[in-house]
Amino acid sequence: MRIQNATDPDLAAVAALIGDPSRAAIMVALMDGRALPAGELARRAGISPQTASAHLDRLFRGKLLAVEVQGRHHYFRLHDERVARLVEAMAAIAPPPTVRTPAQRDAARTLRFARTCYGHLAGALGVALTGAIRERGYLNEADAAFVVTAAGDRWFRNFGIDLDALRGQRRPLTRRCLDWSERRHHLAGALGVAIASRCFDNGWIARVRDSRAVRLTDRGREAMRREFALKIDNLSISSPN
Amino acid sequence: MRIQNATDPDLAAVAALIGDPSRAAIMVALMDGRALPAGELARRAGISPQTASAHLDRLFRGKLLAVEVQGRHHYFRLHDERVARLVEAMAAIAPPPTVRTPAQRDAARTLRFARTCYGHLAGALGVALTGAIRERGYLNEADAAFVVTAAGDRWFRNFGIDLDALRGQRRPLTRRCLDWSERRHHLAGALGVAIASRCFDNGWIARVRDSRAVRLTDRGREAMRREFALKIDNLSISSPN
DNA sequence: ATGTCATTTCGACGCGCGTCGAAATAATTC
DNA sequence: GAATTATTTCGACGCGCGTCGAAATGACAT
Repeated sequence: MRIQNATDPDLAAVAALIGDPSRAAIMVALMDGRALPAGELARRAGISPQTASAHLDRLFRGKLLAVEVQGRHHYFRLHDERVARLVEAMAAIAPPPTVRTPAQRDAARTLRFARTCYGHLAGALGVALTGAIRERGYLNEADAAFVVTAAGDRWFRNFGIDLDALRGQRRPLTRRCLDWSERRHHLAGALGVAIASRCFDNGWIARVRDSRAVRLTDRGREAMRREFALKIDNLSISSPN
Repeated sequence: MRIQNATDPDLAAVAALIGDPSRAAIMVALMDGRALPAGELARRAGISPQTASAHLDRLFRGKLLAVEVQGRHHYFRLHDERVARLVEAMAAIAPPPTVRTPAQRDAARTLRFARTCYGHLAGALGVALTGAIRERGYLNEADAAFVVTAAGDRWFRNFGIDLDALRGQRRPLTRRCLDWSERRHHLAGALGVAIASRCFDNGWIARVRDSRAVRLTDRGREAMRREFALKIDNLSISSPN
């Protein structure tokens, strides 16, 4: 059928935008919430700048991306949190990556270990950290949400997070995000972003260049053991239970 | 690019399935969680049975749909709750329906007023009912989730809902679902489905044939006023505040 | 058995769209 | 002003895929 039924939202319009492999690669590259210039996105998607330009224009007009022009650079990012959630939901049921080369295997491992997802920590480290925080009684999982406990309230403040400021934001303090590589939930929302920020500030984690992946620094490894009883060896994590 | 990067899930594979208007129409028709036969889905999507057959096969192999064969009928439904959430997330940012004919306008109104969404109530009625339940102190919105209060615990039991049985299920007791027509959250999850069921059983609401839409019966209108202080006139709802 | 109904398979058509080369525009640098 | 870099516009190519007609398969009824 050509014309849509006109009683329901036009799902196909949105889905078709992400349904092209090149555009999907662009969305994935922006999944961590940062803004990237058009040329960089072309490189990541493995297409020419002209082709990327056309794709970015369509994604922008479809309201999936926002653009910020700085001189001759055009920085694109996911339009809003609803788009991020759509990408999350899609990643949760999409076919897992199929490794082809040894280099890809390493890259995939690094990405599964730790990465950022719309500003918060994801991957094995994100899930483990969420688990450790829950184990220590700072966070409860009630129904389909994470709730900060009284003990958590004190601990997060001591960790340098201003919970009151976070609660004042429009976005929720906590959110569950389904981790596509671990197939379990990790902590997202304003608190998740604040925790990731503190980890960056403390020098516990650092971005891997040209990637959404994050690596644990030596100081970070030590901190994870000290603060959360997480023993991390290379890319494998073991917790006490 | 032809080959995917192989470090990330294959978003395009999933998105391309929903990216075709006919397949999107099929997904929308199944959005309420019921199972429909192939022929009916062809009719709803406005395509021939052969074409629908090909589409349904692709959606099935892509794990977006599940199929149940009963004699010569093939009943299709959304594969699981993750798919339902993907469709929800997509509907929340998809272009709203554009009305073309007077008949479509009526159908759109009916659908916006009340419908089922993976088993629970959605539309203006779903949002209003959720609001009323919160107003009466049976439900709290904490962080990004709904929590049943002690008063709610009593009231839901009195309403004929076995909360303990619902808590034992794998799916969450409560869930927020973003209503695409109201652009606000309504109550979903096991409790949301149970409430809708009670409303059907009580004869308060009834399905509109050949549609996901739901209409309020006379008894239902009376009950909404009596139980929830919701004054409903034709398709417009007014609450005390 | 025969006819009907639901669904699938096969084959062929046609168009939409992702692709890149070439060139234009625009901002930055020297 | 000239050279470099980032991005866009235009044009043309080619292939993937959604479409339906025709026919086959399979289940049910009488």
